[in-house]
Amino acid sequence: MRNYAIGDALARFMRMRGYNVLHPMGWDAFGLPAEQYAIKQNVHPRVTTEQNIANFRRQIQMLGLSYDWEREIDTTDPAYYRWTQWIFLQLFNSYFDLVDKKAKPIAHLIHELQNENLVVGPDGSVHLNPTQEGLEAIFGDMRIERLWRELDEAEQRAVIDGQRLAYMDDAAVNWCPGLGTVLANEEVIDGKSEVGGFPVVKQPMRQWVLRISAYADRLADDLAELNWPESLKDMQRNWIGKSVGAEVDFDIDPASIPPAGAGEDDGLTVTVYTTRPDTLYGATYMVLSPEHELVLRITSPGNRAAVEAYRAAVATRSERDRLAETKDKSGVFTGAYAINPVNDEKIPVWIADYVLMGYGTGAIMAVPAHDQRDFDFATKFKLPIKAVVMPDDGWLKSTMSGKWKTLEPRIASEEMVMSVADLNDVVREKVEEWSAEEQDRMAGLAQSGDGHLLNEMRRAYRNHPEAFGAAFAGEGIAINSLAINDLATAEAKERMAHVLAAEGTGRKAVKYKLRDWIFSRQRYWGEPFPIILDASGNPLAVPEAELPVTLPEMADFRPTGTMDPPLSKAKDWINVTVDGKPAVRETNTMPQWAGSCWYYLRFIDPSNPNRFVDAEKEKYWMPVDLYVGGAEHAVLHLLYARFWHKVLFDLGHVSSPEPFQRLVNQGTILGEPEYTVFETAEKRAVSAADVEMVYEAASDVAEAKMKSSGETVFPRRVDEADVERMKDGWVLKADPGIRVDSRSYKMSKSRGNVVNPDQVVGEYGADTFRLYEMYMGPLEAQKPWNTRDIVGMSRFLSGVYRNLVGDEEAGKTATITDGQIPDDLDRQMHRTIKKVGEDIESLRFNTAIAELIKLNNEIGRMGAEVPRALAETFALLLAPLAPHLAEEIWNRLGHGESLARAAWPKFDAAKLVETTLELPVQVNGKLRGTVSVPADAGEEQVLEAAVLVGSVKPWLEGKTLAKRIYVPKKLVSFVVK
RNA sequence: GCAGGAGUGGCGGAAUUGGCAGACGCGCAGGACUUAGGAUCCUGUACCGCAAGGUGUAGGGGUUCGACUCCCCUCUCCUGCACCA
Repeated sequence: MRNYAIGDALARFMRMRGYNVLHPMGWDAFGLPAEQYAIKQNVHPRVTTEQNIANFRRQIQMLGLSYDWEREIDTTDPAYYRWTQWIFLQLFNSYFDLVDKKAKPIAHLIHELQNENLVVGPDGSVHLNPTQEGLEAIFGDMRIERLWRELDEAEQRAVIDGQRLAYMDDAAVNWCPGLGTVLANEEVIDGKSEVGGFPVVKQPMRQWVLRISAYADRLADDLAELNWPESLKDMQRNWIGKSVGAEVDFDIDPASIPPAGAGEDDGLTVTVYTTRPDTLYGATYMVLSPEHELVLRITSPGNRAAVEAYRAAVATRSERDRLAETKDKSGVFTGAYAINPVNDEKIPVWIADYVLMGYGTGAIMAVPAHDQRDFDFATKFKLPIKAVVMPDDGWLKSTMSGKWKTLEPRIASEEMVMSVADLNDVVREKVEEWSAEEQDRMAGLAQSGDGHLLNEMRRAYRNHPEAFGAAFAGEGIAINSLAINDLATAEAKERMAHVLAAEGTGRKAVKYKLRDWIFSRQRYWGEPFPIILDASGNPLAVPEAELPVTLPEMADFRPTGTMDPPLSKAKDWINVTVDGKPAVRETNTMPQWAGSCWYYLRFIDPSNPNRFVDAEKEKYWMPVDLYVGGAEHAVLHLLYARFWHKVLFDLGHVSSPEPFQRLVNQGTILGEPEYTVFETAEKRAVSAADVEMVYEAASDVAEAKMKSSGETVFPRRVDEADVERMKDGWVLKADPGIRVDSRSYKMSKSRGNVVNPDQVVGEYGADTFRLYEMYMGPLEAQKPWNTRDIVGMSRFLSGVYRNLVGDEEAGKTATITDGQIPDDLDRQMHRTIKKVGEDIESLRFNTAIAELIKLNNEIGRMGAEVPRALAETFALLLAPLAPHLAEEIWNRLGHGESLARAAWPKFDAAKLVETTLELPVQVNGKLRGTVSVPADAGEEQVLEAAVLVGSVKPWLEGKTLAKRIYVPKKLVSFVVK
């Protein structure tokens, strides 16, 4: 509710300033939350959706929000989703041109293929025709690409369908049995569904997918120009996850793998992706993801059983279990060896679940000395660790110092002895014989930066990086790396890229974490796809003229319990005829986010039957000047909407490359603060200082345990009256030794701390409610609700009413005069006009309200008569924040017209100037008094007056005046000795 | 673990080119009006101290005539990401 109050206040303010304001409201009502609710209520989602919209609309109107209801839209209305489907067809009918880096119509792609500017690769990918590039001489004989005319119809079709921005794919998807649908990566948090928290498993399935990854670069780069919170931009950049590195080809040693079978190739190559090609010489083993396609082919007979068992174990483990075990590495050796292209070293090939199939190439070169994960793995499986980057001195010192300090002499590792042997010139003792004091002494020595010892440490690192107990992942100077020795990391990367390119064994590569957007949902309550599948399962677009494809009415809309969508039961709806041949409709529906990807455009022109938005109107209003929304949409709605918008922009349907110019996050409102005491099973209270929350692996369940004993303790809520504040925390009044936990929790039904706006508005009125929400503090911050505080705003408003209208209970009417505003009050009024205007503009509503309260208090002090000019100005200033009361005052002042369109008051800069200044006077930085001087007094005049101030004088007597400082119109400061 | 944000009275918060810390609201205390007050008005309210004065913006150090504000270290809380090679 808070964001609505904010948006409305700003909208009203801007209208009074003379702007055209588009301030609409709409309902994004398709999708899982709405459908889950309907299933729970056992009512058709259409019905529950309408009920919820009606209730929401009632609450919003109750608050007096100045929405333009003629622009109201509903994403579940066929007149709306007709255009959602239309935009889907735009995606379906376009592809991403890699040269121009933008979407273009698919017809253009076909044209380019027919003209043989483009050719088709063996995997169906599309490339520039090398013969057009004058490379025929080189590639002519061994051309692996094919020309368009060399493909049969089915192949042509597959190539085109594979290039669309909306395409069908068989990839492994996030199947959520609890919801009976597939989810997008963005909808899965910690291996569970964002909606409902159900487990999610990976499952191959044929799905509609949107090629958002093609836009990864532009989605990341264009963030720079947007006026959004940095944290939100970071979240999007992080999600897009761009990384620059290199791909390196490792040949598999043919002698180490089973001989090739029929139709199999002997010369196998595994390509790995790395961001640190400069560490290639330090690769001591290779790891493939367990799902990697070559795993079974390269596994030797002796290792087969172990490999298969491991693969099976990984496959059955849920995403969540896998995440829970990031500390403890697991994996098995395949028996195969790969050949490092830079030094022809043979390194063992392992499989391990810490390498994910979904990122990079699903295979890594492990450099244990310079990657902590590889280091952990190598340590566990006793694989070699080779240093190829020399760390900075600080790292060497603190790592070695830390290592020595925490050493337990009896179980000191072999490596440690070796490293000490290396440092022998300095350290003669054996590690085993060190006492605790000696450990401390050695740790201090390591930290001291002794030049000789430092040299020894460098030597030790070069030969025994494992002895330092941790990987060095930072940048440094390349060592033990023939081609790039002595180069700093950045240069070493460059140099290595050249070496690899020259050898043909590697190339620069850019990778993204962002995956394509899985767009099908096996649910009922969503937009049907405007797609028909022919007898071979090929997708055909429903002609634009036939849109919308309406959602069939179904009594049983529940998930089927299988992977078949509910729509598969609507037989009449499914079966259609195309060109006299039978075909079926796509039975998946679009996800929750589809409708909200473009609603801001429809608001501009909500009932246009001919276009999704009129082009002229779109140009006039877009982009959105201010978007007030929560950060929870950072990688969902806000990323998806930007993606759709960019596609529409590329295809020339909208005029701006970004939809939302300025965006602010409003903080959520938490429940009332709660106090919690922890007790043992025997109801003995323990201090919260001794309690920590322990999160069980693979679950969200937190248990409170005592730090000292490990005993489980239980929280119990205590009343505010039973606690008091001590110096460093809240304690029980009855037993001040017991600290209690004090915090506010998210509002939730289960916790029972939800505030019902209806009740608050019923008791205090809409204006008070709005004011309270805005007065709580900066809008970005999360704030606890505190019912006790509301009365302050209520008192303020009744004070305003008493001052400007009268006290009806006491039978007094305020007297409005035509007289002059007294000087003091006039100055205060102009100051308030200035401050309120500036504050609202920069969305600081809390301080704007504080300023109005001050002015009202002054008016109250003045007495019974209020000059009309002052009363009118006050009503206008109050109007954006508390519109109902402001309107009534305006009306009582004799205005027939609403003040919603009245002009915002202007302040007179001349009135702000003070004639006398009260300046603070400091002596040696301490405040000793104030001096009153005329505003136009010169420096010397002010300083002379300041010296004579009664409270200042004693501090100057008998001292030497060393310095006199006058900061104009701010303060006076004397330095004495 | 990594990244970002924050830490100011009993509570929500104000003050940022470095210049009177605690605006404004709540709460609390005292008083006025009142049959009554959970209405309204007035006064007070960071802490120690009778006072003079001293101390105070998470803790420690630094720069400065002067630091909530700038620099270094530490702690706590929030938010996001998390085996991303």
